[in-house]
Amino acid sequence: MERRTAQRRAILEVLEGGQVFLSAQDLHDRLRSKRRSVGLTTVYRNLQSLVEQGVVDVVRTPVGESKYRLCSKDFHHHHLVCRQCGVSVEVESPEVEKWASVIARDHGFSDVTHELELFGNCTQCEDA
Amino acid sequence: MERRTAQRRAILEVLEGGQVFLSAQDLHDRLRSKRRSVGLTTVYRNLQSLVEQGVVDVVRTPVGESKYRLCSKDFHHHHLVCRQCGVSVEVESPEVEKWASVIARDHGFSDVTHELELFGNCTQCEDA
DNA sequence: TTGCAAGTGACAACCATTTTCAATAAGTTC
DNA sequence: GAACTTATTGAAAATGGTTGTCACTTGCAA
Repeated sequence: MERRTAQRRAILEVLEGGQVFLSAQDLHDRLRSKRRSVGLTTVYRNLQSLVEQGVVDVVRTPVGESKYRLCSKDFHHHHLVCRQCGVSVEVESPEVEKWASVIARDHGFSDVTHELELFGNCTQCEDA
Repeated sequence: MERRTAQRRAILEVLEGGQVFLSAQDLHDRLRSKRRSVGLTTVYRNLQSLVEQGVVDVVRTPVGESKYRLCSKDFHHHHLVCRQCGVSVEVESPEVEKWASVIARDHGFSDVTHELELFGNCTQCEDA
């Protein structure tokens, strides 16, 4: 059963702040600086369940850490993420989806999924 | 300077075996079972330098581990990888590349790269 | 108010990868 | 070949993100 706890609320509150990808650690830090400290373990657990519920998106950065943000689109999409600050845009691409399924069929692979993320520097960070 | 060592040769020999993505650990195991044991650290170091040389491709699986294989194409491409056995096909997609650069420009992001991998089950594994 | 399962969090455990550093060996140079 | 320089190796320890453990707390239904 899903209970409404203070921690979960605090976490969601931070996530609602903006369309920025944050690592679990980032989130933990922000919570502490807002005097709403939540255990790191709890942060991880809640993020995980939010991901399962489809409320939060994850990307694995090239460095290998997971970053999270609320997702506004409830259908399949990808992200263009700023390498520096984490700001992101949700993007979609019917042509990529189509291409992927054709490739899958051509090679006889079944149950094919794909991971696609774009990384770059946003105008803000580029200027700085 | 690049020296030709027995270890490096042994590693390449295993990689030349097929178009299968192997983790550093997999490689280490295969070497040991062939009685050509190479330290795990050395495996990592060689894989890393092979990647830098563009001789080997890497994919990060959804689970978060890196897998390696020799690449035959020397230009930008992606992979369709079997989740079970690691067999893979190198694929390319001009349309995806084009799409990515348009998205990048539209949002004012610079120096945009993308990560795209397809995961599925190959016919072999599907039948088994 | 009570009971109890869901949730929390400090800490330990994991696990892939990297660093450290002393020992080894490739490829000169004499 | 012998001596030498320096890249390379590898065992062990360190790192760092993430997950497991378990006693304690708390939401909430009865």
